[in-house]
Amino acid sequence: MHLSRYFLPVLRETPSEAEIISHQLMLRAGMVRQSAAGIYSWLPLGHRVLRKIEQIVREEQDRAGAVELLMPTLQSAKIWRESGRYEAYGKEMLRITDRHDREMLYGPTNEELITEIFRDSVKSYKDAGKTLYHIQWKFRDEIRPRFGVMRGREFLMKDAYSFDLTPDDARRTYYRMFAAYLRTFARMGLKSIPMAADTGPIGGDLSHEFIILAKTGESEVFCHKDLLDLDVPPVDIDYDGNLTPIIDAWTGPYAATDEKHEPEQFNAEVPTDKQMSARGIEVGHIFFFGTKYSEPMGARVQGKDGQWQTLQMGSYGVGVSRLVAAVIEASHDDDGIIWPVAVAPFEVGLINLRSGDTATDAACDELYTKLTNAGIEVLYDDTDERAGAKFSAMDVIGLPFQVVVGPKGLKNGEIEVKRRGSGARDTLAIEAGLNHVIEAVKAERMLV
RNA sequence: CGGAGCGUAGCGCAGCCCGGUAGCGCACUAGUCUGGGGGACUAGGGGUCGCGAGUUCGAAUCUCGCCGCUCCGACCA
Repeated sequence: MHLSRYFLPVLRETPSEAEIISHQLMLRAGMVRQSAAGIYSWLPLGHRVLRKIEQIVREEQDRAGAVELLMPTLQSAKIWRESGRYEAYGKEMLRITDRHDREMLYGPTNEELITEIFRDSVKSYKDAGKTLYHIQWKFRDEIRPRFGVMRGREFLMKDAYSFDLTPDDARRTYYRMFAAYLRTFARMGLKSIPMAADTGPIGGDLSHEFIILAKTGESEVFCHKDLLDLDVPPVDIDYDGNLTPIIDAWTGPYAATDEKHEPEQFNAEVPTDKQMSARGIEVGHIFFFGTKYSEPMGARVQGKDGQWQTLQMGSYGVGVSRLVAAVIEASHDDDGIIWPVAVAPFEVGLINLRSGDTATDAACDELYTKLTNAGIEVLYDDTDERAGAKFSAMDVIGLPFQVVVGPKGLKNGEIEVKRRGSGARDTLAIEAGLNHVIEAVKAERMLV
C-alpha cells in the first residue's frame, strides 16, 4: 500500500478526551474516530488490526472444533422473555421498537438466540456435543463508557456457545475452549492468565476470566510468578485428547483479580519471592452455566433410551475490539505503538526519505515490489514529507519493521532496517536487508 | 443516575471574571530555500464561538433552557 493513496490521518498532538495510552495512540495513529460516546468508527489502519485479531480468534476457535455462524445484531424481545432476561437485564440493554411497535433489542449477548436456533433444529443426542460461535457487534448501554474501545458501548465480540449432553461432556468442552484461549492470546503476543471467576448460581470451578498483563491495566491482579512461564499448548494440540494436565497446570497456581483476591490464601500458597501483583485487562471469559437457558427455553434432546435430556450449556467470550486496545496497552513506548507481527496492520513500513529523487524512488519501488511479491504486507511512505515527520509517524503507528531508503545510504548500495520494538537499526546492503526483513517477518508471524 | 468540568478553525489552546464585531501554536494551500528524527522564510485559506431563548445600542463574554463530550463514583467483555 502506498501511503499517498491510503487514508491515515495521524495526529501530532493527543486529543484531550483520551485518558489512557491505548486510546491516545489509537487516535494519534489514525485507527479510530469516536462517533458518539462509546461508539467508534474504525479507520483503515485500525480496521486492519481488528480483522487480524478477529482472524486469529477464528482460527483458534476452528482448531478447537467450534463452528462459525453469524447471528444478527437485532433480536426480538420474545426470546428474551422466554429466558426471563428481558426484564432482568436492565438499562444496559438497548431496546428498540420497529414500525409495527414490535419490541426489539440490539443484542448485548446471544444465549437466547443461539439456544432458540439449536433447540429448533436438534432433537437427538447424536446432535449434542457442538460448539457454535460467531463474531459480531454487540451493544451494551454502559452508564459511563470510557477508555476508548476498551470500554465502549458498541464492541466486537467472539461469543461461542456449547451444547452437551452431560456435565462431564460440558467440562471437556470447557477445557477445549480454555486451551484454545491460551493459544489465542499468546498468538497476539500477550501473556494471558486465567483467573477463577464468579460462577454465579451454578457454582463449581468452571468459570475463568482471561487477564492479560499490562502496566496500565484497569484492575489489579495477584498471581504466582510461575504462571508467566508456563507453556502454551502447541499448534498440534490434540483437542480430542486428555486436556486435564493442561488445565491443572494453568489453574493450580494462585491467580486472582483484586475483587477475588484472598491475601491470607495468597501468602499461604505462594512463596514471597514468587508473589506477583500487576495490572491486568480482562480479554476473555468462559463460563459453564448448565441448564440456565436450555431449561426455560426447552432445549432438549432424546437420549438413547428415549428420555428427554436438557442440554448442558456454556458460553465463551472474547473481546475482539477490546483486544486491539489491550495489545497496545501491553506493547508501546513513548514514541507510539509497537505491534507484534501477528496483529500488525502492516508488517513493514518502507520509508522513502527523498520522494521525487530518481534513485531513491527506483530503489523503493523495487523493494516494495519484492517485499510484496514475497507476501509481506508493506506500507510504503512515498509522500513528500520530511524525514523527521516520516520517522515519527511511522513510530506512532508502530509497524514492527521499518525499511529506510535515502540517497546517502543508496550511494553505498545500503538501506537501513529498523526494528520498532528494540529500536535497533542495521545498515545493510539492499539485497541483504531485503532478505533479512522477509525472513524476520515470516519467523514472527506465528508466535506459538 | 449522583458529583465535577468542558464545548472558540482539523488538533492543542488563549480570549469570558471586567460585553465593543475573534486570536495563538501545530496542521492545510502556494512559492523559495532545504533535505537522515515532526526545518526555515514569504504569502494565503479556513470559524453560524455547541444549539435556542433572554438582557443590552451591542453577547464568544452576562442570564435561563437544551444538547453533546470528558473525568470521579456505582456498573461492566
